[in-house]
Amino acid sequence: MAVTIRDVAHACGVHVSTVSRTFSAPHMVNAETRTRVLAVAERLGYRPNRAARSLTTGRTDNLGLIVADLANPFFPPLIKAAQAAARAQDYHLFVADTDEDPAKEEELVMAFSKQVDGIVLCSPRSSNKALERLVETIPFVLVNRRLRGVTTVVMDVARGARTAMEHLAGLGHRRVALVSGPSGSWTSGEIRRAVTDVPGLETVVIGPNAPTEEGGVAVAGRVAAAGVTGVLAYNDLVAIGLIEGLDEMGVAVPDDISVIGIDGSITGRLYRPKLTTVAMPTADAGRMAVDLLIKSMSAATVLETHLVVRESTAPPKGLP
Amino acid sequence: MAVTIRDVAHACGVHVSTVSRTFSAPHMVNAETRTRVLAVAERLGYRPNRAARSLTTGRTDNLGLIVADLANPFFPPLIKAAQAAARAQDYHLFVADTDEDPAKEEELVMAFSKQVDGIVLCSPRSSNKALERLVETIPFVLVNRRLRGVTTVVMDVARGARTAMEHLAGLGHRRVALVSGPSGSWTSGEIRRAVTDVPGLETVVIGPNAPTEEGGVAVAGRVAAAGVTGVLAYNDLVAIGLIEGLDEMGVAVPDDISVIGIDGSITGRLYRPKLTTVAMPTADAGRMAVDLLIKSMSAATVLETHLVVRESTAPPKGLP
DNA sequence: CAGCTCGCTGCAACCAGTTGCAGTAACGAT
DNA sequence: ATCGTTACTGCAACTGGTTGCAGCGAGCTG
Repeated sequence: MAVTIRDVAHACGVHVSTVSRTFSAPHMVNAETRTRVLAVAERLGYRPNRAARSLTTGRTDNLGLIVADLANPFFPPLIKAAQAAARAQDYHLFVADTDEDPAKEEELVMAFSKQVDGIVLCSPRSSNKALERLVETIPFVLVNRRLRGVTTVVMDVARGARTAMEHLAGLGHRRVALVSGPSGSWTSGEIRRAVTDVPGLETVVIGPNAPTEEGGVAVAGRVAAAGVTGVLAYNDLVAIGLIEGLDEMGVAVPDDISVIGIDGSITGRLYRPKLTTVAMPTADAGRMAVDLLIKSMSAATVLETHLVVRESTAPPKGLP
Repeated sequence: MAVTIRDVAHACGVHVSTVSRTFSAPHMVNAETRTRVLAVAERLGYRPNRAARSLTTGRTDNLGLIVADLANPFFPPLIKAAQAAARAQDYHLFVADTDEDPAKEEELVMAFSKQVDGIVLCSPRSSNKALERLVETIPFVLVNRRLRGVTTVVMDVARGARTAMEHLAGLGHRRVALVSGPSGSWTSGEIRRAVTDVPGLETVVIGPNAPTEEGGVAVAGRVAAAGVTGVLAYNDLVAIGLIEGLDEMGVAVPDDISVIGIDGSITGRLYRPKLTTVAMPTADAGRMAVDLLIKSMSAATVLETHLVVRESTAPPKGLP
């Protein structure tokens, strides 16, 4: 068995509570005792057992981050920023991937729920109803999904999408397509609502569609057949897949059809053609989500009191 | 407070141990009792506390996966395969990222060590000495690093690198460069050893160098100045960074200098030029690492016995 | 009918820490 | 000398499950 707090206590001739305090409340124990305990702990190779600690304290000092697809280049910068933010506040971040499957989303939240203090769920695919159930079990921050009463970080994709469409209109396009995302995606709905009534532009919606490169390739035929001269794709990955698919069909981009992506995750300078896109501040989103999560967890502990002056107090007698 | 096993037991009129067993050893409890307990547990919203469970059992049913850089496209396929393999055997996989920092590697192993049953460490940057200390604390599988007495999954990058160099020689190149990886990388050493004595080829080594796109851009000047006509880069990311950097200097690839990458992670069909590379079976590596880890954890528990027939047994008397 | 096994359930110890409370010694103030 | 305070340390209960052991009826065997 591993070396426990009792082994250390015994080897030091002190009580377990003293050892416990040298680690969790160092100021409460005599400096001399503390150094002795630390020395013995070091010598014995003692490591606090986090399971036992979290059993009594109810805290784990871990956070969970759930994303739809690790292989989508949109996520890594977000994850890295979130991890840095967590570490800056002495939390560890565990990452998991749902493979775009709402069922796994729920399963992962359940699996996480007892081993982390809070969860950041990015681009959820579950229904609002399912999410409402989940968010009750543990502190939650959603990214790219708006939900009543839940802390969220959303990017103003609607504005960006509309600007993109206006850009197409400005170039002289009159009939364009929107390749929408997976059906559970809030972002996809936002985009769709935002681009349906751009002046001077007729928009056909193609989808729902898988938010991957393959999804883009697969949808190329329908785009080519739609009689459009411009396309706004759900994300960059779909956009480049679409360009590949069109290319294979002999349709040139941008000569025959213009393509715009969303999210700015494809940064490679060697891509041809260089992708026009709606950039998103993904790293900021990751960092803010974690900061908000940590803030929301501690917020509940500090409730302010205030003095209510009624009629039971007065200046002492004898004063003017 | 959350609903505990005791609440369920009380509401059912059974003892806590019965409730415990309905979850962890269902076959030991009467079918009728079991359904009653499950119904009440469902109604009360009971969720087993994993911290408490792991305290007694010593198991967590979690595995940890540590990678150097999530944003390197080499890793996501490996991670996803590992996650699938873990889930197939009822484990959850937690992922963390070290930012290429050996110190964080050690820190993460420590943080993980009490919350997971085993760790897969990919492309470690720590020294062998540091790793030897770490692997003693918990079941371990290393990917892309060979270490005495530790289960490892390595890809035969040496062979691939040599083949790549022979390819350059075959094209008529006589003086080439190797852009090596970060100093802690085992793979980088393997590559270097493998390519120093290719017949008919003079090889200059440039590096150590950051294994990122920026690292590739940054090294372009030294490559251009080395008087070589071909380059083998530590990985695909460095290769494309290098091509970008050369491009900015007016050096054309492959017209002026040929570039080969390693790992095959850059799959985009739109890259120009399409990158010649040494492909690696990353998904297989992820899957196998997890399978080996799980096997190594259970191996110690099942030791076979066998009958040794000596002289203390014989057929009963009276038989022919 | 005694003696058995068998299936199920309860009892209580145990995992490795944390923490409220009480006790003690040293010290300064009255 | 007495009292109160301060700084530390020990005691023991507690967290939420798991599990070896014992008890207890029911059914089976001889």
